Amino acid sequence: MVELENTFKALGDGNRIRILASLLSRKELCACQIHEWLGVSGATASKHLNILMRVGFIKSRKNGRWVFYSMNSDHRSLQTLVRWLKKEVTTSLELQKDLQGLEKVTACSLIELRRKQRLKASVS
Amino acid sequence: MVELENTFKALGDGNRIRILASLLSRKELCACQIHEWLGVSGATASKHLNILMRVGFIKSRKNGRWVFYSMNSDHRSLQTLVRWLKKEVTTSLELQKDLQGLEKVTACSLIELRRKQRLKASVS
DNA sequence: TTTCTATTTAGTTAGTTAGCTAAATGTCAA
DNA sequence: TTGACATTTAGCTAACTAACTAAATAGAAA
Repeated sequence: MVELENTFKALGDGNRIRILASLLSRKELCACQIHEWLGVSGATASKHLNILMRVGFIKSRKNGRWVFYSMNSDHRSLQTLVRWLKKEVTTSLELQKDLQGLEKVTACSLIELRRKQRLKASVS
Repeated sequence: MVELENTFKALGDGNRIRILASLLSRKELCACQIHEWLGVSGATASKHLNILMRVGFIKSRKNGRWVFYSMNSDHRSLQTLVRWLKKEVTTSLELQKDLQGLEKVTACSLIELRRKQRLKASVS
């Protein structure tokens, strides 16, 4: 029951729904891309990603310093829920418009993106 | 998106999951039965029931002073989610054991139940 | 080996929420 | 009409949580 509760709790946050929406529309995204697109700090994005990983919605892989996240299709009992969510995301004009922001985030290389983020962070 | 978020938030509480489990196993229950079975105050049960009603999971009908709650099958987009939840509830030994407590709560009349609740409240 | 870098973890804070008691509201019975 | 009663709403409080900054961790480059 705690597992069930935590599954729904994980989904009960707008930014975590957005993360899943982004990973349902792109095969894989880097932590820095997700944090950029979400518009929150890297630390906050990391926390959200961890919650979604612990519940089993997403998985990650490392490539050197880079961490990539994607949907986890291994957790069988969640797939119906994920399919339902995907349908809701697909039919939401608001979320579809939100996802357009991913174009810009994924248009440059990760190195370039991080360079811009570090620059922006030093200004504030 | 706020609607989606609120739907999951509504489910992100153990007692609200339990309420839905009880209404998935019994056609209809009275507010006082739910509050008795949940083991929380009437005020708290009422708040939880209101959240579930606002999101569309359940509906209510009044019979004099008595208020009865049941699953709401009118909200089409929630039905897949409810079916998934029902499956999770059915396969959870913990929740099935929890639901056994409904036998005792529904064994006596509503009037008898309320008489006992008022007696218990006056002792504390 | 040292420095740089991407990410995660720790700690803090303001906002949110589940629990309770008391009061309010609506319905019934005398 | 008044009093009893079932339920809901209001108000309070302790616990929880999303946001941030700073520190820690891990990996790469010089």
